[in-house]
This record gives sequence, structure tokens and C-alpha cells, in this order.
Amino acid sequence: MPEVPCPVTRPPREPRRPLTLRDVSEASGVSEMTVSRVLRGRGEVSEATRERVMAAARQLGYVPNRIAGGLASARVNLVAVIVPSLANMVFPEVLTAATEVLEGAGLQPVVGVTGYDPDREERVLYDMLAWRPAGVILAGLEHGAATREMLRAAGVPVVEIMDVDGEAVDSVVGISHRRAGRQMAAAILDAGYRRIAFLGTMMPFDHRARKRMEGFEAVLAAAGVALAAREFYSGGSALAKGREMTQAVMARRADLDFLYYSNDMIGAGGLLWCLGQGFDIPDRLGLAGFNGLELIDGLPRRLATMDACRREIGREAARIVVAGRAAAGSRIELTPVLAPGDTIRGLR
Amino acid sequence: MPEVPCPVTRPPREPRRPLTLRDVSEASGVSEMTVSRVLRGRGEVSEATRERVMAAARQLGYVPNRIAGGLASARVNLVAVIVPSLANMVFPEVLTAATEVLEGAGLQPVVGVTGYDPDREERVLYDMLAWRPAGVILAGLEHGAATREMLRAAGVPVVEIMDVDGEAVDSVVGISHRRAGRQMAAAILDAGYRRIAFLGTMMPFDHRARKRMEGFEAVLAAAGVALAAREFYSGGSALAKGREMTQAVMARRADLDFLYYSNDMIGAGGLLWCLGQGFDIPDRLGLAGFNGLELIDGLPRRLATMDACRREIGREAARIVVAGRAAAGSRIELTPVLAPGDTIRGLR
DNA sequence: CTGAAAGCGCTAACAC
DNA sequence: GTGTTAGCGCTTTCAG
Repeated sequence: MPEVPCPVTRPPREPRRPLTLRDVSEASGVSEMTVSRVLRGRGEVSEATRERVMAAARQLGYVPNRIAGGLASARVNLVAVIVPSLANMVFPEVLTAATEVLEGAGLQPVVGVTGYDPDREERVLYDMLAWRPAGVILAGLEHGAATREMLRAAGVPVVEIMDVDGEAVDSVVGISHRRAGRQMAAAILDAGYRRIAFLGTMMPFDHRARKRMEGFEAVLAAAGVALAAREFYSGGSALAKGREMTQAVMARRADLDFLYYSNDMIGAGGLLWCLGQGFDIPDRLGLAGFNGLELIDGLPRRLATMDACRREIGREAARIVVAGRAAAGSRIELTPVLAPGDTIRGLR
Repeated sequence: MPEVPCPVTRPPREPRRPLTLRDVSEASGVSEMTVSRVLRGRGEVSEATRERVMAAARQLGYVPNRIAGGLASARVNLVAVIVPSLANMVFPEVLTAATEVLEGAGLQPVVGVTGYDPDREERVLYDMLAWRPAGVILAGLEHGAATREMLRAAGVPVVEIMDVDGEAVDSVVGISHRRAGRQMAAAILDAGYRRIAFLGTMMPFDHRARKRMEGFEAVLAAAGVALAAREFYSGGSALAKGREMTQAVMARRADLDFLYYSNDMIGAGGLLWCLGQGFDIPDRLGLAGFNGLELIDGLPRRLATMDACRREIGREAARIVVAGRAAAGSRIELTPVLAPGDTIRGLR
């Protein structure tokens, strides 16, 4: 990556007109083309020239204009990354991992947030494609028709992340949430629990949570077990909601012996409430969440969970974008591992 | 904001060459100039023409090229937002609030992450300024000389956020962390605690945490009280670290009667550990954190804390950028409120 | 209300 | 190694 000629001294005068390559060219007595080469670190340039150019650029405080550069070269170092939310730690983590890989390749993520709203997703994508990014990473496989069409026509790598249960436009990196739900159900049944409740978010467009629940119920049904209760929430502090939902569901069905939460944060809230009630965990009552958040390490007991492979997803998605056309159509299904923690009996 | 002419039907053929205004112009029989007007929603255009153009654009799946547009108009709808980290929920929250305001004004945030590293901050800023953003929002007042110089020379609104203790390049929106530390110290002393420890992060560039500690110690010193212990951590799950640090510090100084944490997450970990130990909180031992995270609502006891005004900071910073030159040099100091929770005695 | 011409600041593709 | 020429796809400006 080219060196950054940041200004260390104040330029002689505050020029009203923005600086251009020409200014650096004149100040250094080198042609614009060569200045451009130096600043991009491309092409063979003699060391002497290079230094004169860098000195002039630094001196003036010149910052190259990528808008012009992008137009001229039809190459842009931006990568669109579109996630449903930043409030759920899962996405900042995916983003952080993706950013590390992208930066290493000289690419710059541009983050868009949809709020789990397909219309906003469409708008956000449209706005980002207007910058002709070098790639698109976006969460989920469910998109509006127009969104899919834009992705298809974008002509750059598109990576749909988090989920693999569905049809991808181009590449996918994620886990099977249906399978994750099934796996958790099997473990719970194995451990002998039978009066099981599901506690989750009330978001029509959180397809991954829905799929986990579907997989979960399917396995229960196959074993002749029906969900004994369901509880949904929306908004507010997830930890507090976990607490409230748990209290509510236990008030309705005191005989429940297992609570499956759609994420670790509400699970943690539920766990704290249950411990406060003095419930015998995991014998009388088992609990499990989803995501494998770091947070779990600090709870009085480790909540059973399943790793959503967030960092790996971010990293692999970024790699696919970096690889360009070579990696088109990749499909990477990661395998979440059940971490039984201390809240499922007999599974230590 | 202009309507989004997203494609609802597949274009007739997959064109290899990217679409341009000219394609829409030809397909609609309207000049490029008028197509441009329609797509941007600028200038007077007859309804009939408008509809023909929109239909053609939608049909083709045309997405305007903002690179070319930005170059021609020297106007860009991007706003650089530079934060130290996404792992600390504080920043995603600021970002979310800022995004709401920016989107409402047709601006698009571009997020950069520095990892609390001044050199990375400089690089990130350089990369962002290369896109000639309409404004810059960045955390903190402490920057390298080159970074300050770039900010000064950017020629667009610059808003430094989170902190007001220091000299700003242009506008500032934040709170005084020194004052926050002082205020907390005063409250703790008022409540009669005297053997006080500080537990925090070991980050040389987390200036805000440092300032809180400085303010905190200053008030203690003025009252003739010295910090009885300090404990620092880095990396790992903050909740777990809070637990470990608390255990460690209490092992060293069992007579401590107050623990002041540099953030709520480690404070929550400490609180959970203390409750597990059966400590008499808040009488025998008081606790306080910082930030006012939502998370607190779900803990067995409400941790005392002080709101960092995160959403308000994001919102106001974005407003200043939206206002443009009119708001240059603004200074907004917000006042964090002490939320005594259940962990400081006599302050319910 | 609509159109034609002239760049925006840079880089690809060639010369030298 | 270095310089020259011609655009990239839009929008500004000015005519009609």
C-alpha cells in the first residue's frame, strides 16, 4: 500500500482552492503522471523522483482525490457491508473481523444498516452500489426481488453471510440455522428434558432466528414432543427482557424443564433471574442460548450456547471479496459447535 | 430525496458494459441532462418526462454512478465517522444515533475504526478524506499533529465527539470526563466510603477513561483520601475481566469499601462476582461503573453509573455536519447524570 | 421545461 | 524512468 504523505507542517498559506495533483506536480517539478505513480506506489519511479514528490505532497498536505481516481480507473477500494443492526454485538464482531482482512488488502468497508427492514435494505444497497464498490457483503439470504436483481447486476463479488439455508445470489458464508436448532433440540432431548419452551425475538424479518426455531421444533416433533410454551419480545434491554420473559413464562408454566433462548443476551438475563430464584440448574431446569458471545464467560454459570462463528464468517466473506472473480460462487458452510456450559445436565 | 428506481424485472439481456446515463437517455428518448435531473429529483421536469425516465431506469436496472456525479459536482453525500472500536457497545450506539440523523438528510456514514491507535487513526482519516466527504465525525480530542492538520485543511465540518476536555479543531460534542470522574468521587465520599479502588482498562490511548480517573483522584485527594488500590486489564471478555479483577483486588485489599469501574461491563462482572460472594452491597461494599449501558437494567441489582449521553452525542454531531458551515465551531457540552442504582448506599 | 458543450481530477495506454 | 493524450460518467452553465 502506498505510503501516506501526511502533512507534518502547516502549509504556507491556507489555499481556498482544493489541492490537486497539478499542485504537487508544480511544486515538485515532476509531471502529474509521475506524481500519480508515486502516490499510488505503482510503476517504476526512481528513488530520487519519488522522494521529491513525497516531500512536495507532504509539504502541501495533499490528499489524493479518489473520486477522480475511481472514475478514471473504474476501480474503487470500497466494499459495501450491509447488516441488520449494530445494536446486536454479533454484527460489530462480524464487521471487525471483515475489516481486518479488507484493510490488509487495501480495501475499505462501508457499513450500511437496514434495521431488519427489506425496504431499507434495498435503499441502502442502491446507495452503496452508486459508489461502484469492489464487492458487497450482506447479511441473510432473504431479499426483495429488486435487491436480488441489483446484486446480480452489480458485476462484483457478492457474499451473503450468516446463513446458508437458502439460495444465494453469488457466494455464501455462514451456518445452517435450521441445523443449529435441530442440533440443540437433539441435545436437549438427549439430556432428558421434555417440557420445553422457546423464548425469542418478535421480528418478522429475523429469518435466522425463525429458522433456528423451525429446526428446533422439527426435531422435537419427530420425538413426539411439542413446544410447551413460547414467549417473544421486541425492543428494550435484551438482558432485562430475558429476565421478564423468563419470569412470565415460568409463571404460566411452572413445570417447564428447559428454556431455549434465541440469543445469549436474553438467555443470560433468564439465567440470572433463575439463579436469583434459586432454581436448580441444570437439573430441575436447563437453559440454552445462541451465538457464543464472549459475555457468557463472565456469568455466574456458563450458559449453554452454540457458536455462530461470527469472526470466521466476517473473515471468510472478506477473503472472497478480496479474491475477486476467482472466488465467485463460493459456498462456505461453517459448523457451529455446541458449548454445553453449565446449564444442560449430563453434558459437561 | 430522489425516488429509487430499482429494477423489478430482469433487464432483457445481461449487458457486459456497465449502464450509464446515456443508456437511460436512449431508452427513454430524453436527453442525458434531463435524465440526470429526474434521477436526482432536481430542477423542474414535466411529470410525463419524469415518468418515462423512471420507467426506463427501472427497466434497465440503472444505478447512478456517484463517482462521476461527485467529480462533476464536487459534492459528496458521504460523512466519515471514525471511532476507536466496535467491540465496545458505546460506539455502535453513537453510530446508530448519528446514522438516523444523517440518513434523514440524505447523507451516508462511512465508518472507520482505529483500534485506539493514533497511527491507524491517521491512515483511516487519510483514506476517508480521499473520498472528499461532506463532514468528519471522530472520537476524542487527542490526535497526532498530521491528523489535526488534515482535519483543519479538510474544508468541511469536523466534529470531535465524546469528550470536551481539550482543544477542538472545529466543533465538539461530548461530556467532560474529568467532571464525570469528579462527580462520582464526590458522590462516593458523600455516601461515606473511604477505602476506594479504581478498576479500568490498560489502554494508553483511552484518554477518556484516563480523564475520568484523573478527575476522580483529584476529588479524593482534595478530601485527603488516596486510592486504596488500582487494577487494570486488557483484552478478553469485559464481563469476565470485571469478575477476575474484582476478585484479585479484593484478595489484596479485603478492607476496600468501594470499587469504581471504568465501564459498566466490567462493573457488571464485578457486581455479579460480589453478589456471588454474598457481600453486603451497598453497605459493606459499594460499586459504580460508567456509560449507562442498557445492560444494567437486567442485572440482579442496578449498578450505579453515569450516562455517557451516547445517543445524544451521535445525534448532535450529525446535526452539526448536516448544518454545514452554519454550525462551524459549535461546542455542545452534555451533562451526564449520576444514576445511583442500588450499589451506592444512601443514594436511592 | 429541455438540451448542448465543457469540464471535474485523475489514470490507461501509449510514446519517448 | 518519464511524459503526453484522451477520456472515465456525470453535472454545471448557459442557450433555447
